[in-house]
Amino acid sequence: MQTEEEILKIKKVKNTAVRTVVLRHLLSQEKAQSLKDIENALAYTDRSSIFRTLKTFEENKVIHSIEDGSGMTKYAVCAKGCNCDPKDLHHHFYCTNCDKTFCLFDVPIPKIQLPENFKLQQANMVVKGLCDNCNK
Amino acid sequence: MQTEEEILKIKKVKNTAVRTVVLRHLLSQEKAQSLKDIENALAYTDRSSIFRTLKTFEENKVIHSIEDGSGMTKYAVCAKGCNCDPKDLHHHFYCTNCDKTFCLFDVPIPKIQLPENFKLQQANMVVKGLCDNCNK
DNA sequence: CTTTTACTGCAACTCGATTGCAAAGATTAC
DNA sequence: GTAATCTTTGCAATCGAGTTGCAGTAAAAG
Repeated sequence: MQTEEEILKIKKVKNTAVRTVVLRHLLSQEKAQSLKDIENALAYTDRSSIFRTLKTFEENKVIHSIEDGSGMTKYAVCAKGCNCDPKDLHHHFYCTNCDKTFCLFDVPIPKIQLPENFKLQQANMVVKGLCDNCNK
Repeated sequence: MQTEEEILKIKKVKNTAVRTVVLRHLLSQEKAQSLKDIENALAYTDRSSIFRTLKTFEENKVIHSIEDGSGMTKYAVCAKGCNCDPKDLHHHFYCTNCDKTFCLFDVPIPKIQLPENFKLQQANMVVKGLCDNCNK
């Protein structure tokens, strides 16, 4: 496991206090985190600082963003070797009743054939419906 | 081609002035429309009336909503026989540079195998990147 | 015709995301 | 080492899509 400092060094992002705690929090969580999640976890760090930190991380491929159907963009640390390609990701299921998000590891990511000269940056499938608990 | 009145009758939605013009506008457009698009097109109809009309239409399967990566929910009239199933839909490509959305008719919708007792309501894949014009 | 229910328009509000600005901190030039 | 410059941070304010409360109007039911 790499430390926050090592990751930032590799990704050529200057280390600062805010960046360290944001990255540490993301690393410590199993699930992708929204800006609000991070804000709540880091009570003494300003929202806009976290926001700008996330943008910086994303630009430098320290993290990638996910739209999981909840309406809030979520962020997760890129795995080693992650190119933020669709193949590196998985889909999400959002329960419209209880607002929980589930990771769908079993649904294959389709091959995406884009028109000529289009460049793929990210792909994201959100499936919505009712989870087992709400589907009664 | 069905008239607005016929569609509303079939879907058992009471016909009103606002509903007619909103549906007429949606039918007249090639691309899915956002609330804002509709608001701009119908200068004298209130935003919240359009909003509630869209909700009513969606509940009664007159239209379905689409998340195309632009950040705004878009709406399109259901085709005849549309069950709003994933198979009835297509994916979208959102250009992060020029903010245009393209329909991806050629990308197959994957079979979605949900966990036991989960109920699918909608599925939506958004692909982001650069369109041919911006990828230079 | 009267009562009840549904629809509409306006204004206000929510909430996530984003920005302007000034202060603080870090880096570079001299 | 100190001044000038650039970057990061915190605060407050703003944006914009979506949503709601409320009162007036229109339509349906009795």
